[in-house]
Amino acid sequence: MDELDERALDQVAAFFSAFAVPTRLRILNTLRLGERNVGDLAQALGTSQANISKHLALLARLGVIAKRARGTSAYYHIVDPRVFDLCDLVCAQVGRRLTSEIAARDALLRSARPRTPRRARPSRP
Amino acid sequence: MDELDERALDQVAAFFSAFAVPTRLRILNTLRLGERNVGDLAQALGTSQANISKHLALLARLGVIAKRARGTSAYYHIVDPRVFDLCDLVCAQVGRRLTSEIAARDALLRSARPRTPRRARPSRP
DNA sequence: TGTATTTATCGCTAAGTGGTTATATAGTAG
DNA sequence: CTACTATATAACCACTTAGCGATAAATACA
Repeated sequence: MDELDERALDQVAAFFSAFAVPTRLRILNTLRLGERNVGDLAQALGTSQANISKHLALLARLGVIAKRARGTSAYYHIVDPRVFDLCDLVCAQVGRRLTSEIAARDALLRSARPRTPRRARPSRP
Repeated sequence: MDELDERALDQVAAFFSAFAVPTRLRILNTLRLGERNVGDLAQALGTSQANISKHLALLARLGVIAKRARGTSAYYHIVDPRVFDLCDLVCAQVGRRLTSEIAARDALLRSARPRTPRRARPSRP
């Protein structure tokens, strides 16, 4: 059971790491619009074909996307759109974090300039 | 806007990478039970105190956990339990993947032994 | 005061990986 | 068959990082 737990933990970590790379997030975000082949993705994301191919292979190995060979081209598509629930959750978390960060920075600035809550600005001549 | 998008993407990727390491998943899983200090976590997870401290600092920097200093000890706790929704989603994905993998392996075995859908087993004497 | 305890940080190493270029493979068109 | 196109893979580099031990810093306790 400890052994199994270890395996499962590695699997979960691997799944998370699939989403831990900006390029892969961009790939998934593009595939959200529909099936794309390797070359188009490479051009769209501004990186090499080899790089895209490697990332696609990894995502396919994890079962996040699937390949459909058509002639010499390989079209990839999202297998289970539930993966976007993941991204939405994280985006929400990041969003909250950013707003709280801004609030904190704001409070800091306010406390640095402690006095005179600035009534009206003098009008420009 | 492209610049902002890039920043946001990095943030999201960083958030995912926080969960992409088995040790950090174990930390979060332990903190799920309640507040813990560094030494206890190190002992519970069987790793060095320095390692745990580093992981905790990272998770705290991302806003996933928070520190409460008490004497010379530092107690950490989950900030927003919604992070476990994330883990549950991924665990479900991994679970589905494992079952489909088993099914595929099963089908492979069945096709390797192609004939005789094996009616009844001879009864044991 | 000094001693013990707890945590944070530094320096380091080994391993993993995202990116590149170059090459191999496999379809397609002529 | 040859040339071309699209993808996958290999070799490599640069960088990050998970882990360790050692040490510093801070607090509690005698």
